[in-house]
Amino acid sequence: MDAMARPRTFDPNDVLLAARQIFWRKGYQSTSLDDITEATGLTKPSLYAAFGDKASLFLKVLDHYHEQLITRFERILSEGPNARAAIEAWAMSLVPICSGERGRNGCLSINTLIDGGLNDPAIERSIADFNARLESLILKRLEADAAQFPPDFDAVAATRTIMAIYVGLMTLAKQKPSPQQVKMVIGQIGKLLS
Amino acid sequence: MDAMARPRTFDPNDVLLAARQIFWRKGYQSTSLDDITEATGLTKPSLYAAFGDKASLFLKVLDHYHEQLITRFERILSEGPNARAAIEAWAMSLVPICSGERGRNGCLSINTLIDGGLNDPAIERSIADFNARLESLILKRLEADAAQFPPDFDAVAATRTIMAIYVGLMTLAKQKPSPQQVKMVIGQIGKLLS
DNA sequence: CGGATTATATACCAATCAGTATATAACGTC
DNA sequence: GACGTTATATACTGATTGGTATATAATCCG
Repeated sequence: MDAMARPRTFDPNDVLLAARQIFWRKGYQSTSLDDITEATGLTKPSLYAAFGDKASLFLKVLDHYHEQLITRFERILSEGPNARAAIEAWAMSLVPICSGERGRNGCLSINTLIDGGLNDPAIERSIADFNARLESLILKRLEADAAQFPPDFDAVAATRTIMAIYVGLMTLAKQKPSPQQVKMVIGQIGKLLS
Repeated sequence: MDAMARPRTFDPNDVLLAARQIFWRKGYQSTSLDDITEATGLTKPSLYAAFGDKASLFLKVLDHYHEQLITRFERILSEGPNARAAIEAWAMSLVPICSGERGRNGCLSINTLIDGGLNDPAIERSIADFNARLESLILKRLEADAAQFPPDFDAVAATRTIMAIYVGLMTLAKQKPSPQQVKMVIGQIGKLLS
């Protein structure tokens, strides 16, 4: 084997998490590389060597975020006695992140979708994939319990409406609604499932 | 009277509309003053003399946008034989702007709400006011026709859910859904009104 | 311990940004 | 037509941006 090199002094996972917080709070455009070096403790050359340029780093942060979120959603949506309970539990799990002070940053994925300055196709694809996966999770759960719904129940329409409510809640989170206000909306989802 | 000065060669309304298009497409952060001077034909000193700095100009653009939107919404929501029909007509009027190519830019107000780089209190207040006015329009229309709903109907919860769907549709518009997909969601609003 | 290799640190660069200083042009009034 | 006033045009500034060139430090293998 050839001579070994100096090892890196940071955990890439930690760096992605620290960068995520900055991007999440300030948005892609308003986050400077200096913000990131300050938050992560890395210098710019180290950042570039490990993660590429700013857009490439951001894509890694975003994919990392999507993976964590979809894993959690998949678990919650697979549990529970039936589709109605699972979807209700999933929606209720959103309350802490889309109300109060923690709601202030919204959802990194939706924030990125809306950012007019970003039109990187890879980023758009990452978000579209995430949305499609979440939508599929909900729809599959509804279809698995189809026997519990009337024969004219439109699972696709209900799923897409739930997606719209989800995105709406995550967006309105910026206005820091109270947990009760969010729960009020989530309580209405039941009306869609009949 | 004192001596009169050189008159301005532009219509402030036209400038606000031209600036709106740029801010709408690129977002506040990614829109440079050079973009605006190019789109409006004005030079930077003229812009500053007429509208103040970039943030001040943007606030004028945003207020102008809100005023146009709320006027249109108020008209549509006041028409129709009953609350259900009025809200359905209002929601259907959103289809062209949150589907297809025209949906790509989303809603200027929501885009601004989500923009992490903007934390101007005046801007946040403008958006919060607009949302409150829209919510009030929907709620008042529902309450005016209260007799048509069952006694346990929760008009506030329905209104907030419609708001979430509205914001969700305007946000998902960036992914250019088909008009049919949007109509499918709008069709589900009826389930909330019973 | 010496040398190959890769990470880190410092300093820097060209480009772009919002905003402005200075000069000039167009008006109405007298 | 000269004057006062305000709009426009040109050119510029200091600050910040993303990204990099160069130098140095830390590791493992032989």
